[in-house]
Amino acid sequence: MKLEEELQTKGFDNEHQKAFLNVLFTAEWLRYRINKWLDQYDLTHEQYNVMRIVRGQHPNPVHLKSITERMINRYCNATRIVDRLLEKELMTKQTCPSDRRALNIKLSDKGLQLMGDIDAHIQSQDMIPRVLNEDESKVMNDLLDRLRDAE
Amino acid sequence: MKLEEELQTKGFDNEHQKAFLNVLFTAEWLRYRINKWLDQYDLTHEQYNVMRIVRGQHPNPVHLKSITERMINRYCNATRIVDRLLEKELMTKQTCPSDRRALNIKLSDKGLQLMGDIDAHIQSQDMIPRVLNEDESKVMNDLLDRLRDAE
DNA sequence: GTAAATTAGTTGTATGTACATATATTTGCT
DNA sequence: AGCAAATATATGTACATACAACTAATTTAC
Repeated sequence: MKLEEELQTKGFDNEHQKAFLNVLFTAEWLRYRINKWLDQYDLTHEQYNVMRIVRGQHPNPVHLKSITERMINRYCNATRIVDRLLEKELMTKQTCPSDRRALNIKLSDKGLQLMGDIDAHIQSQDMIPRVLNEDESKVMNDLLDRLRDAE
Repeated sequence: MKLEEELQTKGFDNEHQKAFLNVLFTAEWLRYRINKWLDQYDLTHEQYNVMRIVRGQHPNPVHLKSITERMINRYCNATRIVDRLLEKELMTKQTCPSDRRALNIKLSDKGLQLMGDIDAHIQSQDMIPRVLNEDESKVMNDLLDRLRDAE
């Protein structure tokens, strides 16, 4: 559906103005869908994102610092998101022996298995349906990458 | 900058997978910029968005219900966002005489003037720089509109 | 004409976002 | 060695997001 209909507005002054509202709106739409899908695993999209970052280095530990650097939102509070994953025993934390300020974060066996389950499920049933083909996705990626080059 | 560099990952399996992370990431980037810009007016982007919706009907009042329907995020709590705008005296509220369940929301003189100031400022100094031209913006809008057609 | 269903809005709780400030540890300088 | 600056993380507060449960007013259905 066109954004004008979604937001019940009468139209936009120009495509540029529409584009940035469209990115915000589409992201909310996506985020909502992803959260809904992840509900069955009792994870939020940021928690899942952190799990993926940590698994990326498995079996090596990751410092909290580098989790922050790879998150979608840089102003998030990695401490608190990791806290919730620790409570669910999906991760383990340990003070880094070579730098006692830093924290070594790793997936627990439970966390590793959960990620495996999710992988299998995602492949059999796309979390985000493929309405755009690879070429179209590429065009969109290039435009989004450029949009962020402002300044 | 390409998303791979921003997130310090080694690449994505395909453009489709990259595309949805890209929309989420770009939206956070945009939202952050907009919030930063609006800081000078002591508004958040959702507060500004509600102000715009209410001004759209000025001088007619708007029901809280229709504010919710036009917001970027449908699960937001319009009550609380409007509450903050009422505290700042940028809006007025009144029980609707013809349906006492509903609330009539209007901009106050102060609110109207603030929006005027912001308009003037936005035109002289783009809140979001124009890196994409109108044709490119249109391509992106069409792709985003289609992306949301999933299901 | 009244009970049941619907609608509009409010309130509460958990999580996330944005940012300022605090604490502990390490590094660099002299 | 001694101390200032830098770094990694934690904590506190305000606002936003997600959703469930609640109150009050209005429609509808009989």
